[in-house]
Amino acid sequence: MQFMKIEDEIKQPTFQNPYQKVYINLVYTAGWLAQRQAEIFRPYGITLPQFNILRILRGQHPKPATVNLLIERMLDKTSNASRIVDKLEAKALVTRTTCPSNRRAVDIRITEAGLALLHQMDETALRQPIGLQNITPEEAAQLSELLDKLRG
Amino acid sequence: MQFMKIEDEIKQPTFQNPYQKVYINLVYTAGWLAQRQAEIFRPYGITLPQFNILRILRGQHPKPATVNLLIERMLDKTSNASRIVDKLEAKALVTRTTCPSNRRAVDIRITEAGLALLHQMDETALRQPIGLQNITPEEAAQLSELLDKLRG
DNA sequence: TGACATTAAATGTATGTACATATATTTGCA
DNA sequence: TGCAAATATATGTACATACATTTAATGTCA
Repeated sequence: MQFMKIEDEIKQPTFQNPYQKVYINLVYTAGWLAQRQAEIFRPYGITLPQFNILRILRGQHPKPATVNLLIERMLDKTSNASRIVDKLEAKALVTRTTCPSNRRAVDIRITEAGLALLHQMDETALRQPIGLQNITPEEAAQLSELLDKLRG
Repeated sequence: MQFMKIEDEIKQPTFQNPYQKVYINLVYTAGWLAQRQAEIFRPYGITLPQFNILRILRGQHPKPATVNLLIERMLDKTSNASRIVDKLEAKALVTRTTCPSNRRAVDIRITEAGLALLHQMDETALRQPIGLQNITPEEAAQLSELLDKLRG
């Protein structure tokens, strides 16, 4: 076996049952992926949540998006989109203007600089796989199926 | 099919390839598990990282542990054990004393209150599965294997 | 021995999550 | 019409991660 089993990674030789093991394995693997992801993003000065919001805004472009729309489309729906937009605005990657037809809402738009950054990332960072080159497409599909089933 | 596929959960009908899909599925599922975990822990006033450190300290008890040992044993090795110990100390669940044989190091010990809390959680919160009742033990083992393989 | 590197832990700063609350605007209905 | 409920966003607080820097103690070796 050429890869590190979870027992070795966390130096815990046994688990009470396969459920406890897969739980720890999932948490560990997600953290492992997040760390690799962060490394790829670091040179570009944005984080994964910021990238995800930029991608949604590019999808809407040139139409604006509201915070509500961002929350709907985000992976983690409970996160705080408003403050992530703060960061993107500070870097001039997005603009915020009051929505004319509903002054409670805010129109958020990706700027040219934001589009250029995404384009640059498309060409470089996102070309490389995120660390999933060790499994076959079939195994990836099987893994997805098991995860879906796990969540009920 | 009685469960929600990831496509439905995040309302994205298609993915570029099974790798992108399994990546998003992993991140999503780990977040889903973390949220369920947090709900179970909330009544006890501690978080998952705090719980993990308490468990390590119980494993050492009555011997002390140093911050270094905690970092080694923790799931996420880059996290900040020192500050998590701060929180546990504030709740009087652990004590900190300078290590007599190496005054750079700090001896951290679980208190009686800490042991009592863990014992109470053993009897209640940890009896219930964390949300993994939807897969069989065999599927759990298969999932663990795929995750190990994914990390290379 | 004494300067310098190493080690152990703590701290500073930026970012993000989770949850509650605040503020402003709009909607709905008595 | 006017007032309460709902909506859209922002803000406050606690906690955690990530990474760099600081402080103190210990090792090392010329």
